[in-house]
Amino acid sequence: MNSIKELFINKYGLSTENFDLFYSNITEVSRSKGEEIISKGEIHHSVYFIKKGAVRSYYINADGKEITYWFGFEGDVIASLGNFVESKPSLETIELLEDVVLWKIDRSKLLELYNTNIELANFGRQLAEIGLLEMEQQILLNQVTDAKTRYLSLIEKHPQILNRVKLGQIASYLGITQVTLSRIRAQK
Amino acid sequence: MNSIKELFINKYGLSTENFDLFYSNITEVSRSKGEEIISKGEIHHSVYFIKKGAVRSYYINADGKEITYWFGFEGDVIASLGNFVESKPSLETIELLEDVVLWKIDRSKLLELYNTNIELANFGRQLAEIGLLEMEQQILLNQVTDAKTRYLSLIEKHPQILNRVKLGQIASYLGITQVTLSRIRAQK
DNA sequence: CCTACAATTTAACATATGTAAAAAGAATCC
DNA sequence: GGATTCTTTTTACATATGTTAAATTGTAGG
Repeated sequence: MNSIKELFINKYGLSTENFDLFYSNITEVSRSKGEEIISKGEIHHSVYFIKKGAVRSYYINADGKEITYWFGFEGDVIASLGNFVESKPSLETIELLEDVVLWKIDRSKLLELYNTNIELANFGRQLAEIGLLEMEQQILLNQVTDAKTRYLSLIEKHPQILNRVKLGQIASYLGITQVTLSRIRAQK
Repeated sequence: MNSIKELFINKYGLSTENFDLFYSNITEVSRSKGEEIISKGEIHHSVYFIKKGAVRSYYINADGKEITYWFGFEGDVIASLGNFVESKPSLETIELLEDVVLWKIDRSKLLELYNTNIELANFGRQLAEIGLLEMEQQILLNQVTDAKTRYLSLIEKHPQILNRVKLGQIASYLGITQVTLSRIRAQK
């Protein structure tokens, strides 16, 4: 049926029963390439799971340039963390790189589930902990390795990324200019 | 009594009753400056909370250099995430920068509490979510701002850090050499 | 197939950062 | 308090990256 369902059940140890409870609060929505699912400066009341498609999260720096700092693909969670954790307006914008299918759930409904169902509370905990581990690895990677290595490891992790994401966005994700990325690509 | 206790109760909404349950599984331990609390390549079975003192987490890169990528102070959690989340040997070493007092709890005991007490499960969830938010902000900061701005924001966030941490470690945390950090410090 | 526009690469130059080594400044120990 | 060791700054030079602009390549629409 659904690869996210399997993911949730196998990776986070959800029982079928509690997956069904979770899923009964989900609305499946389709959105088109180019739309913004979360916008800077706003408060959002939903959390999303990517069923199909690719997204990016970007921040606008002091010079007005868009800095991409996250790519999301199938199975990933989309939320404005500042929104979700501290109820503050979003600093980031999340833009759809392709047509996507999302699972949408109300933030308040999700919190209600967390507070009433211990298995779902631990599902949410593991979701956050796995996110932590991934972010830590990204911080480490950014600090330990140079842009060329990070570029190679990015395309190794997401072989399709070159077809799905523009090089300028990849360059800002790597913390370099597009010119430097071109030089790296020309090397080997 | 204890500032961490207040932190746990106020920030994470723990009831006194469940804080006591949590605390009854804590062992308070003192360790000396220079010791390693978590060592690269090993499996660790404990999670720690810093009651007093400062620590750093570092990784050894391909050239054998220590790259500091996290500083921990009072109230922070110490765990090898790879250990905790995926039961893999630790990639990082966590070293004590000062004499510290820690709250120590067994990983298996903590998981047992999470799986039997819904309030503690949500405490753990929030612990991870707040960590996520902090890591996201660090990733953003690293990507959006230059080393000078990051240095200034680091000493603004932790005014005591210059007295507690060596400049070479701060430089590696900022992703620059100590020479460049000296140049930055000489500027203004 | 041609045109117009968007994305990517290349070039030339200025600037910032790294490297290695020396100098200066602090801290520690007897 | 003097010598030793560790930490930080400074210097000189090589290299890598940023900036701006032009050239090239790729893509979509008629």
